[in-house]
Amino acid sequence: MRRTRSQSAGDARARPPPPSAGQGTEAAAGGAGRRRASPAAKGKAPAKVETGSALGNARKKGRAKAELKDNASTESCDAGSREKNNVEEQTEAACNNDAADMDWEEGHVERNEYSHELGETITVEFADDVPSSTNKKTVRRATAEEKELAELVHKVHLLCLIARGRVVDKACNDPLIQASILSLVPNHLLWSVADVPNLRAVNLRNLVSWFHRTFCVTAQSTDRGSFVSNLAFTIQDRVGTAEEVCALSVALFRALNLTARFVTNLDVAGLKPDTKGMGTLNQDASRLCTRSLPYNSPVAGGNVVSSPVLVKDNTQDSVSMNQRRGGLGKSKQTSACKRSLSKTLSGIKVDNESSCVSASSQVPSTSSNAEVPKRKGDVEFELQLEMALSATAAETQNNNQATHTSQSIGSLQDSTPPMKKLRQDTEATSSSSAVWSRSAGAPLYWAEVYCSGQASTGRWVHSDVVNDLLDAERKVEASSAVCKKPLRYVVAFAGNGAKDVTRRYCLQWHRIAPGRVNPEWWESVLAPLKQMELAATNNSEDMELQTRALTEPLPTSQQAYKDHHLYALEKWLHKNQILHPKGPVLGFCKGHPVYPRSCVQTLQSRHGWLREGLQIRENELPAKVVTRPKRTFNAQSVQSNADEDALKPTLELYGEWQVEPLQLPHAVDGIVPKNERGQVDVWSEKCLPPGTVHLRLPRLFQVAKRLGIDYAPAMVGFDYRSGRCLPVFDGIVVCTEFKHAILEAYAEEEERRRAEERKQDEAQALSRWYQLLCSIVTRQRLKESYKTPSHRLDHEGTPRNDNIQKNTQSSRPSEREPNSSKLQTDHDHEHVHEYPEEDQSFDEETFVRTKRCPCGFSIQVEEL
DNA sequence: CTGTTTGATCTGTCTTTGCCTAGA
DNA sequence: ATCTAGGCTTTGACAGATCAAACA
Repeated sequence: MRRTRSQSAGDARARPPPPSAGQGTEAAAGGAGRRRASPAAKGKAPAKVETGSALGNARKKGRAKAELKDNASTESCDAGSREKNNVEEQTEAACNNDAADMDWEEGHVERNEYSHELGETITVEFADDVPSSTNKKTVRRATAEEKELAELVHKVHLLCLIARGRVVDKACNDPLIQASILSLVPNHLLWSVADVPNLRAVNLRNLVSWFHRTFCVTAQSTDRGSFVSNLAFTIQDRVGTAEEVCALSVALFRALNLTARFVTNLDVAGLKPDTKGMGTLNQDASRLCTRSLPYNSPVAGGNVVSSPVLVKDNTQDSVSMNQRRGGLGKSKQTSACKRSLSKTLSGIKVDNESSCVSASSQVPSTSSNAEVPKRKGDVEFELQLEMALSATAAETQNNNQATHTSQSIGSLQDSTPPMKKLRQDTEATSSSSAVWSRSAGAPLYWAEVYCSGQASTGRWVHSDVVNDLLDAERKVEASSAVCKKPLRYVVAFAGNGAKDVTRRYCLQWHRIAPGRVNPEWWESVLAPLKQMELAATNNSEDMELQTRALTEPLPTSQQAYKDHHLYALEKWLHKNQILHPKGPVLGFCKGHPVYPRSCVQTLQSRHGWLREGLQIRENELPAKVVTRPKRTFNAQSVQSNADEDALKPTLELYGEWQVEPLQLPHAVDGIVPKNERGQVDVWSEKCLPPGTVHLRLPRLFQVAKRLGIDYAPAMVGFDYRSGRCLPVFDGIVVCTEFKHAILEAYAEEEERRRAEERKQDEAQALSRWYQLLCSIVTRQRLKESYKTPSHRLDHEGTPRNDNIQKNTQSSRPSEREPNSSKLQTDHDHEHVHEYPEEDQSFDEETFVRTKRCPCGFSIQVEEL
């Protein structure tokens, strides 16, 4: 009966309550909204009803009233099934994914007395909301292990990307590549950059534009064996990835004797684990789509609108990405591609036509529709265009053809150079704050050229041939933000070395800081590379970068001041922090004064400073007093509520300016100063009383005791086991003058102890050898006794005491094989003395060897 | 669209000085 | 009888971090 009831309850928990359970139905109706679940309801449903002994152990998180009606249970279950189907329709995906690892909450049955007899009413009431799609959506948070893993992946990825950058940098130094790219450049473009000592950014303008017009950027990468080979093919085809085209620009600059670096925004895996699961897929899919959109989309903004550089779709890449991420995006994208193909093709036509029209109109105005903010329809159009291109590329799978297409489009657009040049020049030189189009993709690769004629002492000039941008470092951050690829690590490569130049491109450091790895690790990784980079460029911009780091503008949002590296708001100070001195005020944010971060001091308790070997100076008042959580007293002691506030324990905190080096009593006359427990608290070596030494050796106190030397056990900390706080002792503290004596005695004692141990070991070994030999003798004796012809074994007279047993199954061969010829002479049979190897088996666990005679007889021998 | 507030939930930190029993 | 080593047991409160949703 109990079993039956348990099953009913199980059914009830596996599906929403039946319609008869009014409360539950109401909850079902009300729980489907997208509103945040109430604290009581959130995560509490479905409730699990347990019976029998499990009831006692049920956790009391969920509450379920169980009144079970036996004759109604079938109906209830059917109704429940129907309702379950409804719910399943709504939350099919979630259910499918979560069914296996559903986190059932266990409830307890309030009504304990319920006999399960026929006719008794059994109703299940759920006090909680019914599972809905909203409630089932559990917010899974990353565990510490996942965080650690994500950090490791992040670090490894960083190292790989740095290695990649060095490969690219090395290829840029290849003489053949440099010569090849140089040979392509028209002579008249070289004049402007001939004067290297007085080079200015504007001198690079034409070169960058020419580069931008000449090379087509594709998202598709073809591996030709090595990066240098890739570059060679890029030169030949005039088509390459952004990385390759950018690398070629670096090679060209270097061929022209300019100091140039290959710069990349490392597109590294996140530092924090992604707990959104499928959300990532969508994000990435969208990112993938927008990234590979053509640059010359009609809605593309700013200075990229007329770019002849066509980004071809990376179909293979997309597919493989989608496959990796579960294939959902793939199927979705494919069907969408088919749907929109015809529309898109016409779109391309229109697009090209419009480009031509706009080009032929030759209006060098910047007030074109490119500046109009993107609308939803525009975004949709972009996506459709992208999908159509994907589909086309997938069908043809012909790189040459694609190249040809892109080139023809490129040449088509290249037919209007005067207009474009004019526009580009206008836009590049103007500091227009045009909104970066997401369709242009995040800038990931560019070059930096050192312009000696720029500024007073020269400076590095941003030069992006992919997007035809020059000296536009401020746009990088904005465009990266638009493309959801925020700057995190901008690294410049030169001379086989590397340098972090993120500061040059990042105005809002506090935004990217949380996504960057621990600075110490990063510095240590880059330290050797930085020197190589410095040697190659002979130029240190550290001052400039530091200046940028220290002159970050005040953020406008209060949130940004949380753990900001330069500024602080009093409201975001931690419990153990204080402003000291409280000033100067650098500005205001929403009425709150902004202080320099350097004014924020971290306070510690008296004990906290003690651990660092410091003590509070006399007459110092606590800088801050905070309430301290205290262990709950027993119920009787908390009777007077009036005194509660007065009794509330507090913690007095002191600042670094209030402490001084620890002054402990000196050891006098060989006596170690001890605390009231007769021990020395060794929080660190700084906490040792002067004139004493901490010896961390086991069993040392015995030696000290034997020698009559005063000592104190060294308490090094606490261990929490079995809910109790236990002191942990490690070694002893003795006066320094006894150190050598006690160590020598300890060495002697240890030697003596080891000798004793050795002696015991030898004795034990001897004993074991004796046992072994005895067993061998016994074995031999047994063997001899069975060897003698007079000692025959018959099937009835097995000498069990000698560990030899008859195999009962094979001991009656007459039953098994009555016609066996061998058995006819059974009574005359003498079992072979040397059992054939193939008829022996050995059980390694029991050390029992089983030997079988061809007649079927077997003996078991325990081997020692 | 961005920033702020609020609330929920999870994680990490802080707390800080046995008891009993077998065997020597 | 006394001493010693080792096994047993397995906190809990709170601040801060983080996230989502609502709202301005």
